[in-house]
Amino acid sequence: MTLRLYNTLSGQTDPVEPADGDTLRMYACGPTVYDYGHIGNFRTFLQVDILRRFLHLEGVKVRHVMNITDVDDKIIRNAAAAGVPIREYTPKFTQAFLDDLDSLQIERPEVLARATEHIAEMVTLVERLAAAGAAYKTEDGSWYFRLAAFPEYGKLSKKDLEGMTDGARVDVDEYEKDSARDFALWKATRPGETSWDTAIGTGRPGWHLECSAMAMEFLGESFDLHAGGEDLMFPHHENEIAQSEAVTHKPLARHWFHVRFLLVDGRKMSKSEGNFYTLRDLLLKGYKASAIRLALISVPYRHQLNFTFEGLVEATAAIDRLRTLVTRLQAATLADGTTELMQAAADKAEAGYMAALENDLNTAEARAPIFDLVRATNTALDQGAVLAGDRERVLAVLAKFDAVFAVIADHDAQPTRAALAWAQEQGMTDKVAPELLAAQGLSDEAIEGLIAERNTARRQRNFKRSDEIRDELAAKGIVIEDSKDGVRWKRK
RNA sequence: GCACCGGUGGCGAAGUGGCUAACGCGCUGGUCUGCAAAACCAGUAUUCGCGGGUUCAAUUCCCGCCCGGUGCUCCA
Repeated sequence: MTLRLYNTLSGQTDPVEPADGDTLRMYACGPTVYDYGHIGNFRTFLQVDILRRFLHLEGVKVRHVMNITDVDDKIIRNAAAAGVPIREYTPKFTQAFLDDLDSLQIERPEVLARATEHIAEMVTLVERLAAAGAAYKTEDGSWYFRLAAFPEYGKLSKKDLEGMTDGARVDVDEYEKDSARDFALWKATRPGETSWDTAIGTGRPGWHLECSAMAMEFLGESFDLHAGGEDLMFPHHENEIAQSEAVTHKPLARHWFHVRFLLVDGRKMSKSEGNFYTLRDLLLKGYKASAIRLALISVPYRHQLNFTFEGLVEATAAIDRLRTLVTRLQAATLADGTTELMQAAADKAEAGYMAALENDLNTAEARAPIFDLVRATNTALDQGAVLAGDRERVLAVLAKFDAVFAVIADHDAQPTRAALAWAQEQGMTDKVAPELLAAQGLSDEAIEGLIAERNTARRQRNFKRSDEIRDELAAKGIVIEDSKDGVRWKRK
């Protein structure tokens, strides 16, 4: 069995396999580092993470390249507003992006390519395009791509350029382009603006050029898969194809993977709507990184995802259910051996899970058999019908689930702590949920101490005192569960 | 305006031309518990936006309509 994914280019679901039979080469458009990433950005990066993690689970090696756009109009504007050169402005946001990836358990790509470190390759590409008659320079020193030189333009987004006449909403007034739809490869800069002196003149690269040049530099002229958000399909990816294929005459990527948009409360996220959230905003409201991850990956990539706070609460509860079972299994005292019932339940769950992901990464469908197994295991544990070999088998299936979903293993403390430290540094502790501050002030040792005191009180049947302690901890977001195997506690 | 996607229980969300329409959350009742929590059991859509058509049979295919979203411009 191999993974089958919807391919925007072919318009159908195609098998995804490395062309060289060994390593899948993929390029994913990364962030423009002009601000903190918002959850819409991370939905895309998370879905790409699901893809690469599932490929790994199936034993496929991956060479994943992601660009960091550290020069563009917005960066120049924001840096100017902050009164610093862009090379001093972008590192902070690049680091914030990488930290956010870690918080969400998103695996780092094999290659992170910063645009400003690959100007030479971009210049070479413009020269090759010019030699092929597909690029021209205008009087102000900018370079444009000549769409007329690439008749296949529009094959990815299935746009019919015949129907798109020059003019109307296209910015014809801009410069002396041959055709209004020709797009910028290289932008001439005004004095004082960030620029590079190169063989094709002084200026800076256009955004589309950057991805083409770096993708081919690291992955070759033709590679397996190109990923990005749906909004990038046109014009960004279409332009990448044009810029690359006009000189190589080979398909840039065989497979195009597009992640659909995230909506917030049914609308597009935007600052003016007041429904705009960064990862840090949510962490500071007290939501766990794992819950944010699960909420953003549980809807398959091909569907729009409607993000809500109810969804985060749901994800939190679902993760608790998974984690509680793992804890319960690990703590249980079990006799050796296996049972037919549990082994069959585990086999069925694993098969259903893998089949769902192989089918176009259907994460929603993949969850179902896992939760079926959770219920079956809990039921069997209640009846004392689980043996040690069953435990190993169930934990192995859950590990396979977590190899892709990455929400059971608990890494939630660090992102929350880091977000709090960041909020303090930025002087925005007023944005932090009060329970979060209270819980953070309570060390594990202090909690264990109170639980020990409560246990003593319970043994003496002093339930008034034991309930007092439980209430006190609950007010600080600490939940206590009494079980036959002892007292469990967790931070809510 | 043109194009594309979607409308499934209280919420989120799968899925299929015919099997009891997954799964998660929530809610109600029960078991367990000193009480809770966790866990389990039962209940919670006679029905899949509306109208028509094809078919022995449609939530699933076709047509029309209504509603929501997205793209066509910087954007994950």
